[in-house]
This record gives sequence, structure tokens and C-alpha cells, in this order.
Amino acid sequence: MLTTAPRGTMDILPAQAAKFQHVENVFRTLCRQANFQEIRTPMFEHSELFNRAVGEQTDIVQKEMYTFLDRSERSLTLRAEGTAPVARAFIEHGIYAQAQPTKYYYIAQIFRYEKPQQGRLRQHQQCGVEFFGTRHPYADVEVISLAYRFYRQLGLRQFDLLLNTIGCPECRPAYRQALTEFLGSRLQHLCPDCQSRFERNPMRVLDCKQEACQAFLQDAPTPVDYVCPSCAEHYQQVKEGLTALGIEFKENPRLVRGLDYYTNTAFEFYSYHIGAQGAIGGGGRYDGLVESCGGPATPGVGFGIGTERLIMALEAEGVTFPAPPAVDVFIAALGSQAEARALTLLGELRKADLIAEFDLMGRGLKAQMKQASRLGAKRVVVLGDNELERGVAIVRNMSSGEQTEVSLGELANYLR
RNA sequence: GUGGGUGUAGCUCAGUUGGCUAGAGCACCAGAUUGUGGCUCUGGGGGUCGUGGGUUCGAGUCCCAUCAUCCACCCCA
Repeated sequence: MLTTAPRGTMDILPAQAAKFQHVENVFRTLCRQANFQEIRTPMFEHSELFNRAVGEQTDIVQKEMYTFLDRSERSLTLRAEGTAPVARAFIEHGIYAQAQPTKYYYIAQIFRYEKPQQGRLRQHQQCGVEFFGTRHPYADVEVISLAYRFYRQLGLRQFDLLLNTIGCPECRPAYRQALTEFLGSRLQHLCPDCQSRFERNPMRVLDCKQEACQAFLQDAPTPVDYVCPSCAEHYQQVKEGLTALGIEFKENPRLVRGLDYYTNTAFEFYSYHIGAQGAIGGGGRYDGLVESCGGPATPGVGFGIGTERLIMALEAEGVTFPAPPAVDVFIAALGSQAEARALTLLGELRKADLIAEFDLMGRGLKAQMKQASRLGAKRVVVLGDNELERGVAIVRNMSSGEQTEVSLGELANYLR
């Protein structure tokens, strides 16, 4: 217990951390190009924020949040989701009063009390964006195309973009009515899960994975059939915008998102190579969110992309990550005098922007060479009493085996 | 929350119908000419066999419980 990470969490060791860094670097670069600014919100929020924003009846709020009381009996919740905290900050800092739109990106840890399995953790990371202040369908296109470019830029090829519209508060009641009537009449034929979904959130019945249910749902009404003219127009323009950018998508009228705040556009990116949890990113429009959190009515659209799942998908497709830089110079010092000189030498080399390392394990020369080799050192500086007396050092090229003598004063220059 | 699989060295695993001081490969340390890595050879260190009970003359092997982990359902990234 003491020596294992908590369930559903994992240590990201250097080899893996390098992959995260690469993914994050690409993400930051693309965000910068598209003029999204970084925002960092707290790792925990008042529980009420998630309850309200995500929806009391959602699975996240019902059973997946890390909620606790602090020492002042305030109910706090570890960030269960990326959008709500950004919306909260948007309101708290009066950003709605500035010129719109505002575009944010974040790289943040998300916490959910789930039962772990492949691609599903209790702490995971998301790269996400939130785009506030405009209902323009091209904002949706900007957001979706950013995610799309992110995947492509990293080298991901085999993934689908699923697209749907789920209407707005104007047109949803009519749809809800039709769906409820449809489902109500054949409730006894649906699986127990669907029966409970019917009570809590009828739209979620649509994407039940049970074949028997899907058979009964063949003729079920879908949101697209009921959207109002303006929602239909919005959806149409999103599709045209994506097409204009050469982004392929698959319309899926059954795609429904599990968070209450979504309106209109809903999308999901899916990889089929990483097990059952194939959703590598998802998002949509949330025009009612800011208002429901206590701010002025403000439209928004965004996505969240799971970094761990993304890396899994990349690896499944055999995408290689850039190798982390190897050690440039290893100083092999012999004896305490040389060791002392090596210490100051290291500083000089590092100042010259070289990755420099030496031995602190009291190894002999042979073992130091081995260590240097293990670290992938390109060159080794051998420094013993002989060299020290003459103010020089031997520089060995580890790939060719060639050795030359260089004066200590020239060393940094020579190695650079 | 439900179901199934798996827990032996740092890692990947072997361990015969229960039977000697629990093994291999990799990794680590040392040596093979005095101050030179990779390859090879030799030697060495390292294991509460997940944990706790039980059965037995005897348990890594069988039984129970528990914990952890993996996979799937639910749901999501």
C-alpha cells in the first residue's frame, strides 16, 4: 500500500514523460498559432460548480467526483472536468466585459472516481480549449479543426471524427417530447440500464451499446429531425466549414454527450486501436453554460483531449516520438583533485549549453566509461592527476574512439 | 457498482501429480594487464513466492478471505 500509487493513478517515468512533453509542445504550438491563450485554473473547485455546470443527474456528478470537506467544512471537488472551471474564471474575472471572443487553452489534470481499465484512470490529463463569446459556426469549426490538426500533426492517421447536433433549448423540448413518447411505448423491451436512463436522461438511451436496444431504437427520433431552423442552419455551416478545410467527418445522429451543458454541435474523436475506451477527444457547443453558472448569457464551444489515450493511440499506430537529447559530455575524473576540478568544469560546460554529467558513485575509470556509454554520452572528458598537472584533459569521442588532448581552458569551446 | 483474468528478483517469466538451502534471461556490481565503454567470459549481490488464515509430516503449488493489478460492462478523455 505504502509503495503503490493510489488506484487508477500512475507515475509517469522519464521515458513516458518525454512523450507527454512532445504532445504538449505540439499542442501549445498549435494553440499559439490559432491565438488561444493559456489559462490555469485550480485543481479543485467548489463542488457546487460541477454540480451545476455538469448536471446533477450526470454520471460524473452522481458517482465519479472526488468530493471532500476542507477544514472549514466547505465542500470542494477535484477538477472533474475542464470546461466548468474555465467558465467560472471567465465570469469571476469579468472577462465577458472585454472585447469578445476570448480563446483559452489548458493542459490540466482531471480527477474522476472510476473503476480503472485500459484507457481509463482516476487521474488523467486533458489538453483542451474553450472559445467564448461568439455563436458563429466557424468558432465550432476553429475548435474542431484545431483538434484535428493536433492529431494529424502528431502523426495520428486512423481516427474518426463523429459529428452531430443536439439542438438548443428552443428546439429540444419538442424532441424530448417525441423521444419520450417513443421510448415510453416500448420501455419494457429495453435493457435495465436504458430504463434508468429513460428516467434520468432519455437522450442517453440513444447510444446504448446493447444490440437488442439498438434494434428497438432503429426508428427512434433523433435530434437532427427536430432542430429548429437556426440550429439546422448552424449545423449546416459547421459541416460546410469543415468540408472547406478538408476535414472528414462522419455524421452520427446518435452521438449524445454525457454532460448537460452541451447545445448544438457535439463531436467526438475516436480511435479503434486502444481497447474499449476509444474516445480520444470530444466536445461541443455549450451556449447555456456561462449563464447557468451565474454569468451573463455567453455562447461557447470547446473540446477536451485525453493525453494518455492519445499517446496510446499514437503508439498503437506505430508513431515514433522524438528521442530525448542524450548527454553531450561525461567527465570521468580520477581522484579527489580531479573530481574537484570536474565540478567547476561541469559548470563551464553547462554554461556553454552542453548536457554534461559526471560520476558521484566513486567508480573507477572503466566503470565511469561504462556509465558514460550507458547515458549515451557523445564524448567523455578524462581527467586524472597526469592531465591535471599539465592543465589538459583527454577528450574521447565515444562513437569513433578517437582521443585528443585539449587544454582545460579551451575545453568548453572545443566541445561546443 | 457488476463480471472475468492475473499476482514468484528491479523487468520478462519458469517452477513438473504439494517434497532438499526457490531458478533463468535481462538489468545491477566486480574481475578477466597497471588509467578507457559497447562484444565475450567468470564471479557476486538481490526474493516477507501480494497479504492473512486454513488443510498437510511438508504449501510457491490445494482451500478461504483480503489487497493490488489487468480486461470488459456502465460511463467517459
